[in-house]
Amino acid sequence: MAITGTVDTTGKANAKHSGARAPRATNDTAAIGASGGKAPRTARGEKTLRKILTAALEEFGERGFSEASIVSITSRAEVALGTFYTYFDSKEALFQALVRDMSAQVRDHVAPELSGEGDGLERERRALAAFLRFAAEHKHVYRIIDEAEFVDPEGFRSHYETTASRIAARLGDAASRGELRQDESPLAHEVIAWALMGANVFLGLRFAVWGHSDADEVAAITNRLVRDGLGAR
Amino acid sequence: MAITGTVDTTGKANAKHSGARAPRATNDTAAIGASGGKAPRTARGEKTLRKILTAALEEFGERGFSEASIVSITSRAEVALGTFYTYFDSKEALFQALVRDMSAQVRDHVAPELSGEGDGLERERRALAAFLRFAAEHKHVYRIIDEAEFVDPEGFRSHYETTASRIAARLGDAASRGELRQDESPLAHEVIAWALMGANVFLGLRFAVWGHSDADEVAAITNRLVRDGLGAR
DNA sequence: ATGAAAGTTGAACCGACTTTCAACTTGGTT
DNA sequence: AACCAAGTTGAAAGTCGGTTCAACTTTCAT
Repeated sequence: MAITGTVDTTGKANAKHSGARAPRATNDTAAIGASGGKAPRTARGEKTLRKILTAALEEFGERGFSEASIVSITSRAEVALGTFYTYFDSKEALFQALVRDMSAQVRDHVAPELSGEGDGLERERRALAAFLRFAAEHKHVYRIIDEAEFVDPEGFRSHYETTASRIAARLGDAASRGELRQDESPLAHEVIAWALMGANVFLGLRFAVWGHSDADEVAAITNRLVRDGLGAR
Repeated sequence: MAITGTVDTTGKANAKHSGARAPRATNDTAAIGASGGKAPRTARGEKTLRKILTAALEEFGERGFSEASIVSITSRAEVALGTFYTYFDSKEALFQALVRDMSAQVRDHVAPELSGEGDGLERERRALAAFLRFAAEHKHVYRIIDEAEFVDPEGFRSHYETTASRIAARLGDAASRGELRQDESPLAHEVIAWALMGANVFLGLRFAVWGHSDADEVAAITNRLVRDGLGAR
């Protein structure tokens, strides 16, 4: 069951008896808690942690990192101030946990569009549309990842580097299937991946977070640009 | 004479006797001080303000807004703590002033490439290369504009909205000259402008701020993408 | 049923930072 | 030479919020 529609902390996924777990999804609450010996060991604890995470997402999303306060977060979560420190070592640690989680959320939300019908570029079009819809519905996520540049640089960098790598890999696949024109330079795929990613992020900011344009229309225009370029004839 | 190679506070530009001034550049120190009655009225004051701005650029650039402290800024500038409040109402006001200035710096640095030889897309290529070189040399500027999203949202938004508008206008011009394929939708130019801007920003982050790739090579790859697209044949 | 482990509570501590201000210095003008 | 507006100084006030902790409650395995 997802928290506030965003923090996905499916309790059962990590229950004592569960055998298999998703390969690399870190959706369980236990994994979200501070890396120290801070993971909840009880159903009650897990519920509390989940409340704190939900509250934190709202608080950081609305007020930003430095304006946000632990008092306000615990108050939103309806737990005592001290309870916070049962699960996290510091305000920063909480933020980092949230960044990791948000990064996974974005990936998981967009991933389904990347398999299925159409050539590589068509799938990128659908992925962008999905991303824009996700951004419009979860503006908090956007703000948190952006602010990670200053609060959790490691997390920020890692989010974008892995995202870019995935895009580059998909481009490589599409190219090997002959769906793309050939790129000579070894730099090319990486440069293009970062260019596409940057475009997507800014489109999300402008047309999903700040304004509300039709995701499919924006994605279509962008895809035409990516596929055919702007050059005459 | 530019401060630290970035904050351009050419004193003489605003001297009492100067007649003409650049149309819309806000390069003079007087204009940078807090809007209140805080502008320096003396050569000595102007020098002090300049020292504070230089120090602030370094401090914010290295430590980020919340880590940065007025004590540290005034100490870098070698002035007393209280002197700061002769020129700015608050830490935020200082940051805002810096954001406005950095925004102008970026524009002024890239602008020259946007006139001159070549078609519209070729000029955009040169502009991107210039931007990448500027970003590599002034990483502080990057960080400050990025952090403005949280510290000075107005300034942030205004920076990117005006930048996007300029790009869109240039696209319109190029299209009217027949250099671009025609776009039907009224949304198209704005969407494309934001996509290009986002691409440029992320390329700057990755290949100028984080890494040091050859600006011309990165710009060339990107330009090929923008001109011809990725689609096969 | 019971005891130990896990979780909860919130008052108080603590350090850090912004901002103020009244005394002092500087330098240009008359 | 003396005046005064502009600028400078730094100690201290004031605020604010993160973090700690010892007492208390709940849960759950035995």
